[in-house]
Amino acid sequence: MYDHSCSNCAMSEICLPLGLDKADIGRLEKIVTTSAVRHTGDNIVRQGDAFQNVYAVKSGMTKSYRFDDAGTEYIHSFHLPGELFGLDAIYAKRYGFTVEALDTVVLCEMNFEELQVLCSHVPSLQRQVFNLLSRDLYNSHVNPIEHFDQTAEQKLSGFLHNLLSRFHARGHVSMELHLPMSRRDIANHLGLAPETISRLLKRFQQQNVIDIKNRLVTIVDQVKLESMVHCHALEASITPSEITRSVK
Amino acid sequence: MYDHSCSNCAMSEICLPLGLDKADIGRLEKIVTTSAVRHTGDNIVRQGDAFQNVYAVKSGMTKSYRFDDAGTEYIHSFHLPGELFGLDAIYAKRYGFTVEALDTVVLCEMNFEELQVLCSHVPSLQRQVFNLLSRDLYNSHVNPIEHFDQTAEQKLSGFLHNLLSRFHARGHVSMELHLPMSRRDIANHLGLAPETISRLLKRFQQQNVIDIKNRLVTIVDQVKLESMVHCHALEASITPSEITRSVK
DNA sequence: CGAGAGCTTGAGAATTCTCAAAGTACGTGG
DNA sequence: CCACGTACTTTGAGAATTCTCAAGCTCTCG
Repeated sequence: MYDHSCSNCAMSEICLPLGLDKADIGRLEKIVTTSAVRHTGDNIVRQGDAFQNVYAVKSGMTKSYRFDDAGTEYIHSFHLPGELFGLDAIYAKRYGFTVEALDTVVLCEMNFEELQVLCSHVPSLQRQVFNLLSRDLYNSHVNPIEHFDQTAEQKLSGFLHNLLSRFHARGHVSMELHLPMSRRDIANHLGLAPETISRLLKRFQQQNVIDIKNRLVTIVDQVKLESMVHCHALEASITPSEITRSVK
Repeated sequence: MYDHSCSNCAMSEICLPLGLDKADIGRLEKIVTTSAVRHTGDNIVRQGDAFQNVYAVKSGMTKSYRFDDAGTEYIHSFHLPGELFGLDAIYAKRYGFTVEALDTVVLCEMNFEELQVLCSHVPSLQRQVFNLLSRDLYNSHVNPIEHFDQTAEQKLSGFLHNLLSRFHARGHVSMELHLPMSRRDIANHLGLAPETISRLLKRFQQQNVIDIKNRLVTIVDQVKLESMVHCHALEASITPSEITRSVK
């Protein structure tokens, strides 16, 4: 399963990693509630609820989704250990997404109003919150781009590559990805049909890029996976349709 | 063309609309350079340049785009009068996108470092910057969703509807949209082929939803346009393929 | 007025979707 | 501990949308 070692660190290190002095860290820790545990299917926040807290995932995984005016569901993102959610609700004062635990999740919870007051007394904390907001903004500007790429192959390979990068960025080294969400969730998130996800995962396995055991995906050939994200690199090699044919 | 009336307001009203007292507004105005004018094709910032300023568009329109590692171009957004750009570069310390003037553009320019210092002395300004960051984050989480919707019709109708809303939000009342960008730009932005944009615009016109005169689009039936964004509403009416057939 | 970029239109090709059905995994209750 | 039901996943075949390529047209700007 997951590496739960980070549940031993001070939550301030997870939530707001920064060189604050001890007094400031103490003040910060006062406004942080640690060790909120949620289980599969639990809602952490709900779309439309009044905004109050910002959250960091300490272990486990969550998904955030919303229903638009026409009642269509959109799965916007999955949150991994070390990642924050809720910052997009500061302005609207309501959560725009329901965030649900996909497995057993440990959270750290911060009251944003108190955080904001603390920021106005601690300039380096203010800077850090600006940075966190900007980082999220940068990521949603640059990464969603992957999902436009074009082909379903690029979307799914980009998705797997992105998840692996994020795990590795948090110090994990394994090539195993446990995906607690359903194929339907992945499909919705990428704007594809669930059947397409099934077929692609199968093909990736046949191409020796990944290994699938239900919801456990092992990255076998990271280089090949990366080359699939930017399709140009595949020109000289076998095309998807050729693979399909040779398999038949 | 555009309504240039807002170039007469204090730039602080455009950039950071908020109830600051006069002294604070004076300090804010000191860090704002007004009336930077750029012309069609000029780059305002370039992808990879060191981050320094945050910008607000006072009149005209800009597009922001980036090239990924494989050299593929992605047009991320178009900025309308009253809108900000550059906030996503705070964390990375470099601009992630090149921002280019699509016509004659008047800008207001703020040094972010100075803004940040001022924020730590003026709590209400700090709040305002948090709000602006969060608003952008919310918009990129909620709106890009439109682009996943599914059909090309939904993407393009969503794009037109979104532009119209943003113009109206800034006090414009006209149903005319001057689109200074090329069909290719729109296509790239929506992840479609330029030919598809042509064909769809033509069909929208035949359905009496819009009127096209080169790059000037007039929204004829806003209600019908909105219903196209959420495709379900069209079930009872004519389907796209029926239209195409009847036209032939 | 002419050149070039941008736009439109057509026809065929390719990817992805939809619908349908069979297979598999997991949790509950006997 | 096993059986069953439900939800999830996989697989297949045909349908639909969108893309690609190609050619002609139009607008703009020098």
